[in-house]
Amino acid sequence: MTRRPPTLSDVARRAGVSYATADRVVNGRAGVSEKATRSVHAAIEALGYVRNVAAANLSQQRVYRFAIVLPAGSNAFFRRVRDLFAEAASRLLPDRISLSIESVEAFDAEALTTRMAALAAARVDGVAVVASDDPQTAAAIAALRARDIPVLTLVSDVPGSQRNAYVGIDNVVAGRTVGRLIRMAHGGRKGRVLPVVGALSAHDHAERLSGMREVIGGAFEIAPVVEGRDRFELVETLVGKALAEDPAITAIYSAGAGNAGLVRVLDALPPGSARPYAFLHELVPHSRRALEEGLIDVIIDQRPEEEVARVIEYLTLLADRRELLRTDPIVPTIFVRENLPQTRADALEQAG
Amino acid sequence: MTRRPPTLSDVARRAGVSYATADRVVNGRAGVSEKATRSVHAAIEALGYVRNVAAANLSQQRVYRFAIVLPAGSNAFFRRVRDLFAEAASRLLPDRISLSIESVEAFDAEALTTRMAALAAARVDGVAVVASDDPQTAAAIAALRARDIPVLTLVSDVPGSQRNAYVGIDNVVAGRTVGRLIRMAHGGRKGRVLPVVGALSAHDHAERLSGMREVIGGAFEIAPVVEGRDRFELVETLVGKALAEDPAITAIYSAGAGNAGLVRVLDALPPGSARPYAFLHELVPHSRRALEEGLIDVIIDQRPEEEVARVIEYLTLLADRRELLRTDPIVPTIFVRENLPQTRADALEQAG
DNA sequence: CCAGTGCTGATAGACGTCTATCAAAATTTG
DNA sequence: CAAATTTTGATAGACGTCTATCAGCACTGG
Repeated sequence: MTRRPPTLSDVARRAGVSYATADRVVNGRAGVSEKATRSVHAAIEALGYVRNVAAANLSQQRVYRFAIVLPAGSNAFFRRVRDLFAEAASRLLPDRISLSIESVEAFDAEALTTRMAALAAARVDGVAVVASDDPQTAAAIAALRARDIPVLTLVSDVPGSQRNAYVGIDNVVAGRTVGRLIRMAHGGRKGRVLPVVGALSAHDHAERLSGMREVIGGAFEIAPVVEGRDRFELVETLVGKALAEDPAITAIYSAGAGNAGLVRVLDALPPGSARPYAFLHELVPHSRRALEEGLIDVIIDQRPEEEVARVIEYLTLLADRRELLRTDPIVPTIFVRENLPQTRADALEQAG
Repeated sequence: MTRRPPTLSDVARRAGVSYATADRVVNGRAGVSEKATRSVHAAIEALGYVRNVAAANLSQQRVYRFAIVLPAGSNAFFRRVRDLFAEAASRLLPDRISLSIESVEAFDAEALTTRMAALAAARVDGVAVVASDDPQTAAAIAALRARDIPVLTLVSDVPGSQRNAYVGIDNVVAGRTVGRLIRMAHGGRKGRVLPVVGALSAHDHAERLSGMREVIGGAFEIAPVVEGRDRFELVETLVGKALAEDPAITAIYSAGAGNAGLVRVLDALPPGSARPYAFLHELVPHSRRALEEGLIDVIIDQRPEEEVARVIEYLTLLADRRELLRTDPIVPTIFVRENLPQTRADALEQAG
């Protein structure tokens, strides 16, 4: 029925050369005539030979060692990312993949550079890093690549750098998506949108806002942007003030973090009053609860599960010197109250 | 630095038994005293031993042979599923996983049973099947399980059966999600929804409708359901007629297939007239185009990419007699014009 | 014709697991 | 206590690849 996949011995036999020569060809070692090289390649083609990666790794006792560098601190989103990587690490044990999950102070390019130099020295097989887009970081990435270590940027890209790929969403796309939903929620009527960001100087937040602006078009007014520093107390104060002073606001788009504060403001609104539509980023415990309780309307999520899976897929491929087939950005996912994924607790209850 | 993962020899040494005994324990062969069994298990625990699956498979020349049984015919959604499996098959070649993608006439329980019996006889390592929920199919699944062959139901579940897991969306959830979006699009105003299905007798379509009904609540009217047999000509005729006769319709929810016909009706509406909101299932070329052109508003997609990935993940785990960690349903994904994923053509252009 | 060079072939051992076999212990049974 | 049975140990060969070594061949240039 299913016949045995061809081995390199089969290839050698078919090419009329010895195993040693065939091996020299596939492993790119010197000392093979052009003629022999060609006939080996022809045999590979003809037999559809694919190297048995498992056997190859076994013979070299290969253990993939990947490093994941995440910002330190307690942001709910990165806690989730960290948890997902930790879970992946234990799942990947049988596949001889070891993930070292490291923390570096956010926005500290100096510390990040030091850490990445250490990883280069440790000769890891690949690195995924959440970095900000600055020249020093780009240089650190280049240093790793110079040592032939693959590098992925995660969540936030460093476009000019030599990273092999970016794993994350396109923030303009995310903003446009929110824009569309804002329009939909207003059903052709005019509206006034309150944008909330961490800081306007933050690349990603600004991109999200501009994407949103692009789509909502001229029928909408945009209130002065609230900069909440991603801190929930500040967000609470500023948004509370904005809503009180500007009763014309029909929708809030929070492009950054600190949304616990936003939710508190919404929760404290007098029951009878018209609640503005609210659009938030990232599915985390408190945003989920707010969506379930109807305090907010939509969560745009960058699917860290998928990001984690892709990071591992890409790093493994790159470590094997195989090609990345697709490197399209992650698509931002829209969650409403009804299509929330099961929580771990639900899943356990269902199973037990 | 990273030290060599423990092997079974290490376990044996630590347990104070021979390799042969340790091997007997881990492979559940008979003839080992309880005491030896216990000390081997203790050593496994202490060393954190995990069997090297690659080496194990190598030693047995193991090739995973999985069968994917899809409905024959030219439905755009299943064409997409088929393509995704075909692509996965070539990608999985180096991992010694062979997928045989088979077609069986849709709704033909007899043919399906025959095919599944053949798979049982061929002793495949796992089967994923798109089946309808009837006793004969359930029996065929049971027959496979009796031979210790894992079975997954795909896209459409057979709840009473002995399938190991279901990979697909919960259709009630999908319907509820659409309900929420319909409400959102109407922004608090009343509306009248035209439901379009293949047939009301189809489980999944009915579930989607009832989910939608649940959420939109009493403020909405529901027009008589159009049954379009999933055939685009019929859908075109019937929906065209319904819209012409019922100008109060503000939204269309098509829970089934044949949407090319629906799109043609919308495209043919006089330019000035108010177009009803339109909600469709499954991202396929023609629905994508309609969304890009603004003829429809939302596509609910069951992410066949994720389904395919899960099928392979689950089948591999089950074939290795490992446990399935999570078997939560796939979450239906909302696509609007702005968060459509890149097409293959886009990706190629970008790369080249 | 000899030395040097470039290419090729043969082969051995390692990786970790599985299967199998045989002999030697340890234990139970009569 | 001897016989039968159960348990254990030792070991060999296979899986497909990688690395390494060594010998032999066909050339080239002098």
